[in-house]
Amino acid sequence: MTGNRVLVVDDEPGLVTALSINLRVHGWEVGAATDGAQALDMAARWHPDVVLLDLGLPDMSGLDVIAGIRGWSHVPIVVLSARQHGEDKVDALDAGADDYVTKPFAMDELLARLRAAVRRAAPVDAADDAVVEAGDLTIDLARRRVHRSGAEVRLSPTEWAVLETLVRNRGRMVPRLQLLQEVWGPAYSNETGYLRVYTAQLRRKLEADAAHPRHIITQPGMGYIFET
Amino acid sequence: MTGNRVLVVDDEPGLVTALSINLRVHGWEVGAATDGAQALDMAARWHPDVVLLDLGLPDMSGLDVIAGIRGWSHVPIVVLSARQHGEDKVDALDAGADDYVTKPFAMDELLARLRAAVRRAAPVDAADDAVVEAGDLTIDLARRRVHRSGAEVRLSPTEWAVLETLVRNRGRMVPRLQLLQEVWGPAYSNETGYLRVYTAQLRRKLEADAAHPRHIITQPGMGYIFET
DNA sequence: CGGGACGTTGACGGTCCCTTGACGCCGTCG
DNA sequence: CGACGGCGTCAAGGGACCGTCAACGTCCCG
Repeated sequence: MTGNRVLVVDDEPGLVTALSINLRVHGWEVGAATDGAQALDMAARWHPDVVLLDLGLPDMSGLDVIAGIRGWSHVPIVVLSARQHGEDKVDALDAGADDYVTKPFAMDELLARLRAAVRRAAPVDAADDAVVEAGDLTIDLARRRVHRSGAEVRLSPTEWAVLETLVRNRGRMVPRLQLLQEVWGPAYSNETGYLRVYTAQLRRKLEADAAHPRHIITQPGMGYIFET
Repeated sequence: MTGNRVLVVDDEPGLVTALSINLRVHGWEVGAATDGAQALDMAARWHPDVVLLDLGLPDMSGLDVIAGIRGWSHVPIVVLSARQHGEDKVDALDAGADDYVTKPFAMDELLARLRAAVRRAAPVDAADDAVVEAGDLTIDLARRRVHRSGAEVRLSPTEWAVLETLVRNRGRMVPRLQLLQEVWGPAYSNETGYLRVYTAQLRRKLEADAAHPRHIITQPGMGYIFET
């Protein structure tokens, strides 16, 4: 029901390990990054439900990491910092962070803030039904399963990511840029070839007549749209 | 652009006054309540963009206030509390609060957290469709779709960009220069021929009688106007 | 070690769209 | 009355985009 993937970003391996153990005990799936570049890469590829970010990173400013993620994603970001005072808080929140926790912190407060951050973000995504029907297609967004005329259709992770993005925005056009960024990450904004390949594969698996699709519709020059 | 109504709930009149002055200086419209019942009443009647809530109220628990608001509204709630430690934070966040600030607090941090809370909430509300009706035309600005007498009309990217600019300024004249710059960019300020071509195409697709348009009206020598 | 699934590229043909120019209409002004 | 400018219309060419196919490398699992 609740999202459970947290990306921990901290340059101190000991703290990352300690946090990971604690978070896993409380049911989180944990991913880790020790510098800003890794963090951006993980955020793009792994799609965490919340990012726990230490501002003191070796390779780039924490604010740049926030900006780098906010450029294409609305995933909640909880900032973790040793500095008790100063304008860090203000800057981080204004840069797009969702919450701020100062070291030292109580574990249960951190957990509560993570839960709150995920819960706040939830309504945006979870507003739609878990199961979407479209003609002879049945798409279960929660279970990540697709059935066509009752038979299960096997989708690769990328195929599913493309379909999920389209289905969550069903009835409305999804711009190419948004699709690329949500599935492949912000560095792939120009790889329109990917979209051609994967829409074709999805049509082959899901459409009765791939040459005349009824669900995955191209809006030339703009993007794609999923029709129920 | 940003929401600007904040409801301040605190039983201490002096603090309410001080906060109100500070918030007003920074552009907020401020409403005040000094107990839980007032707070719930104000929240329901006044529809603030964010609630700043002190947990220590005379008549009811702060958690009940949170629950009372959460029962019907997703307005962001920032909790304000004197207690530095304890489980207050955890309880408040789990009850549905969005953020937590402890006294004493820095004014600029509070302002940043309020801004962050409002910004987070914005997408949920802004997701409502801007659908414009004009005669037999239905233009869905969010979904990027146009229907005429119920049938979908296919528009090219440039056609859509022109129409969108006109519709977003419906009822107002859009100068040629603005139209050219918003659709083609600032380097195309003299390409008035483009406008002639695309207004003609749009009329052919959208108007019942392209020779006597009822929606896309020319203002000779100046620009175009979209009439509903 | 072998095989399959998957992601990534590149090539190619077909289609659609943007751009451009020419032309006619109409109102205005000299 | 004729010239002129603004506007609408049309058509054509060239380029961008899209769908399709195939090949390659990688990773994982048997």
